[in-house]
Parts: sequence; structure tokens; C-alpha cells
Amino acid sequence: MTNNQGSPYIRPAVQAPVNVDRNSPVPIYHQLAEQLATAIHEGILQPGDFLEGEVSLARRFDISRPTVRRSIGVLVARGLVVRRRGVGTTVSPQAVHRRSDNGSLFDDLTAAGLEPATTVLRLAFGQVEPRIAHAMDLDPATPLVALVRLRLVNQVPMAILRNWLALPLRDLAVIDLEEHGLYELLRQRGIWPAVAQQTIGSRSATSDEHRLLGLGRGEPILDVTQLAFDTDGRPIEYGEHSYRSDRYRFEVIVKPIPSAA
Amino acid sequence: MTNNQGSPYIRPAVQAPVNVDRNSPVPIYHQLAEQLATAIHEGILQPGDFLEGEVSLARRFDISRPTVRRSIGVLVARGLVVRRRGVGTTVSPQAVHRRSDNGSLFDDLTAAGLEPATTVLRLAFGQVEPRIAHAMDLDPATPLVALVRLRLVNQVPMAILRNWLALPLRDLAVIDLEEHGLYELLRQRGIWPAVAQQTIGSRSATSDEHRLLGLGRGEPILDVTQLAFDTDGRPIEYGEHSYRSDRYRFEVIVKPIPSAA
DNA sequence: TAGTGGTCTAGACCACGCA
DNA sequence: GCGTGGTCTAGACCACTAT
Repeated sequence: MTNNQGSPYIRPAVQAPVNVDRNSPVPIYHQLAEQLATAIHEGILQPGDFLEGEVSLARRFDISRPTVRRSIGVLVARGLVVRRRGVGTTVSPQAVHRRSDNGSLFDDLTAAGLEPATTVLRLAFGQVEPRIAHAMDLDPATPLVALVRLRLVNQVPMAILRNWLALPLRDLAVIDLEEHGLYELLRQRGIWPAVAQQTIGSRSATSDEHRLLGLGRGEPILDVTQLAFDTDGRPIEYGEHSYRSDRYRFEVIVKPIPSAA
Repeated sequence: MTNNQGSPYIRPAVQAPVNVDRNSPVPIYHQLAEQLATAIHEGILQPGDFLEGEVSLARRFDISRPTVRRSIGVLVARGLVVRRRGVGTTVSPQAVHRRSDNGSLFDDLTAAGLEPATTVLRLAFGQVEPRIAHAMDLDPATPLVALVRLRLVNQVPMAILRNWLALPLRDLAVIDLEEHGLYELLRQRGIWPAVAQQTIGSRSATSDEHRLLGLGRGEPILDVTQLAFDTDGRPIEYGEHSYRSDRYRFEVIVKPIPSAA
């Protein structure tokens, strides 16, 4: 229980265990944000608890208030805390920060601590279907890396991941792809998408999907498409992912519009 | 006047039509952000275009650089622009800002300019199924407002919206609900959720959904649940919405993780 | 009235990319 | 070297909330 309606003089703020290393290359606001986030995830700061006031935090760590505000702004953006003028900043309800912070796909099996695995079904380089080139806004003649993977959890097939890469990556090896995430491999090669757009929908499974995922009759697919761009706005990666709808849901934290007229 | 293509040799920055009213109660950072966003949506600033530099903007409107940065930060958060150190800030690829900015449900029919409508199928007050009370973390005996609506576009049924409200709202009238959005009505009563959590999944349609939405055989449902909390962390609204999967997709802009390692 | 978050200033130094 | 965005400071005044 985290009752905080309490005393007016004694502020019921919880002092999270935080320390700031000014010599670290990690920005101060990031250090503070991470440590507060950790305190929330570990339950040291519980839903409803007040954070220490901004001025107080600034004094305690001898940093400026704008820097403290920036830290807390990070937590607000993640939905971990709620700011209220004249009152204080409190930890959000548990449901909001129980799962993955960053609005990504939530897998209730990996959450249970099981082992994921990947099988590469296809890895090729060449021209692709016009549909794909169109989605990526590329000339249909452009050769692309085409990649199809089956994602398993605890040896049960969970998703089919199809990706196309407009990148010079002839060195991609099957063994790498089975042991690392695609984005991890791209990062190793210095490739960081600047923005990406995802869309989430659903449809009936194709017969291939039925077979590969071992679905029951009439079971739908959660399908997620993603298109990632480099810093120059060129599309570099397109993905079509099919998830078992009985195992996956997508989670999003929605923040309120401040006033917005 | 501080140029737009001035500096080194040819800096292709576009000077958007912006003016700032310092006497307005609207914060300066918000004014600037909105006007830049409008310029992007209207195509005055096109994908790939450089924004004026932060220092230049600050000088031009006689505001401080932190304020300018905050404005641009808003656009970054919406995925409208990409910042690059040492280079500048550019407008994101078109695909990223073509649709609804705020990561909400995109309806390709309303986008075509057609008229939405709402039919109230049920409006009641009393005890609810234990499942609902559990989702809202309330005592099962708590009486709630239960609301079921059918959303139509161009007279075609598009979604079934089921909502439960832990609020003293005995004055909710069917006529209001058919002419206004639920959140609009809540706002009129001074109720603003502080945080909300949405999850998106899919499943087969029930027979009721089949009938109400006029679905074809085997057609899945995109189902979205949402749970909204007030500032004290109390759940105030829970919703289960079933969308036709052939008409709706959910869109999310994913921003890159800065470094995070 | 006292304390909170919300906005804003006028600087500063830095890391980075590019010509 | 120069301009860019990234971080940070040490204040200020305001609006709001609770008592």
C-alpha cells in the first residue's frame, strides 16, 4: 500500500537511491532518469508515491533544475510518472509500467523467462516483388537483401519475420542471423535508422503461415509492417511480420494531450 | 534578417512562415512547434528540407535557444523531423508524417473525407461482469456505467466500442453520445485521464460481431483495449473496441534509441 | 502563504560532420 | 575552422494546489 494523501508539512516524497557521476560520459539527465526508472521497476518507488521535488533533487545532487526536469521528462514520456502542477510528481499506476517501457511488442512467453530462437528460412539477394519495391519507394529493378526468419520461443513457432534491406550487406551470414537480432547486426555495421513507421493490423493466416506456425482453424494473424529510413530519408529496411494472435499483443502508452484546445 | 541559405556555401535551409506572439497565453515553444508542424503538413517544408538552425531561429524571433530547442523537440517526438548533430534538422520522410501524428487509430475511410456516425446499442448503470471489474482493478460490486456503441462510416458499420466508466455520470444521454465522442463528453465534465494504456491484438469475430459488422467468413477482428487512469492513479475508464481488420490499421512512429548501451 | 511544476532567459562548453 | 545540435548552468517569474 502506498498511501500518500498524508501530511502537509512532512512531504511524503520517497527518496530513491540515486547517485550522479559527473565525470561519466553518460549525460547527467540520463543517469538520473535511468536510476529513477530502475527504482520504479524495482518497487522502491511504488505507484502513487511522490518523487522528490525538482528543486530538492537539484539541490541534493548539485545539478541545475532544468537538468532535473529533463530527467523527469524522460520518465513522463515513458509513462512512468505523472506531473501535476502545484502538487508534485507521482509514479503512474502499475499497469502502465508493468511491461515493456517503449511501446513495443509484448511477448508473454519471453516475459516468463523462456528462451527465444531463430531459424533462417531464406536469405537471398536480388530483385524483389514489385509490391515490396513500391512499399519502399524504390525502383523495382533495385536488388535487395530478402530475409525470412521463423521466430520460436521454447521451440514453439511464434512469428514469421520477413525483411528486405536496401543495403550493401553481402556479408550477412545465416549463423549471425540465428544468434543475433537483425537490428543488432545492423548496428554492428554502423547502421542506425533515423525514423521508422510501424503499422499494426490483422488478417487470416495464409496456408504457409498456418503450417509454419501450427495454427488452429480460423486463427488470425497479427501483422506488423515496418519501414525504416536512414538520416537522409532513404528507406533502408522494410519488414512484414506475422505474429500468432494468441500469443502477442501490442502495447502503447498514451499520454494525455496537455490542453490542445 | 538572418538569411536562410546563408552560411557556409549553400545551406539549403527553408525559412518557414512563422510569427511568435509574446503576449499570447499560449507558450512560445508551443506556438513555434505548431507553426512549424503546419508548414510541414502544408508542404512548405518538404521531406528532406533543412529547418533553419536553432541559433538562427532564436535570433530571428528574439527568443532563447532552449525555447527553440523545446519547440523542435516536440516535432522530433512526433516524428516530423530528424536532428543530426553537426549537420542540422531535416523534415522526416513523407511516409512518417502523412497520417495522424499522434499514433492513434487510422481510419482510411474518414481520411477520404466521409462522415462518421455513432449508434448507441446499450447504456446502463450497475454491476458488471467480474472480468471487467478485474481489468479495472475494482471491487466487482462497484456499479459502473456500461456503454456499447456501433461506429459507422458512410453508413457502413466499422467498429463496436464497449466502454465502462467508473464515474458518477448518471447524466450521460444517448443523444449526446451519438453526436459527440466519449472523451469529448468527459472533457466537458472536467475529466481528463492522466495516463492510458492501450493494447492491440486480434482474434476471430464472435457471432454478434459478425452480425453487427457484416463480416465475411473467417474475417478477424482487430481488438484494442484501453485503460485510463485519473491523476490519482484510479482507473476511470476501460474500453474494449473491435475494429474491422479490413478497414483499420494502427500506426506508430518509432523513434530510434539515441545510444542506450 | 508556501511549495509545486511550467515557462523562459542569456549565456557556456562540448562533440560531431563537413568542406 | 566553422556551424550544427547536445548538454548544462543559475537564476527568474508565473500559475496552480493545498492548507
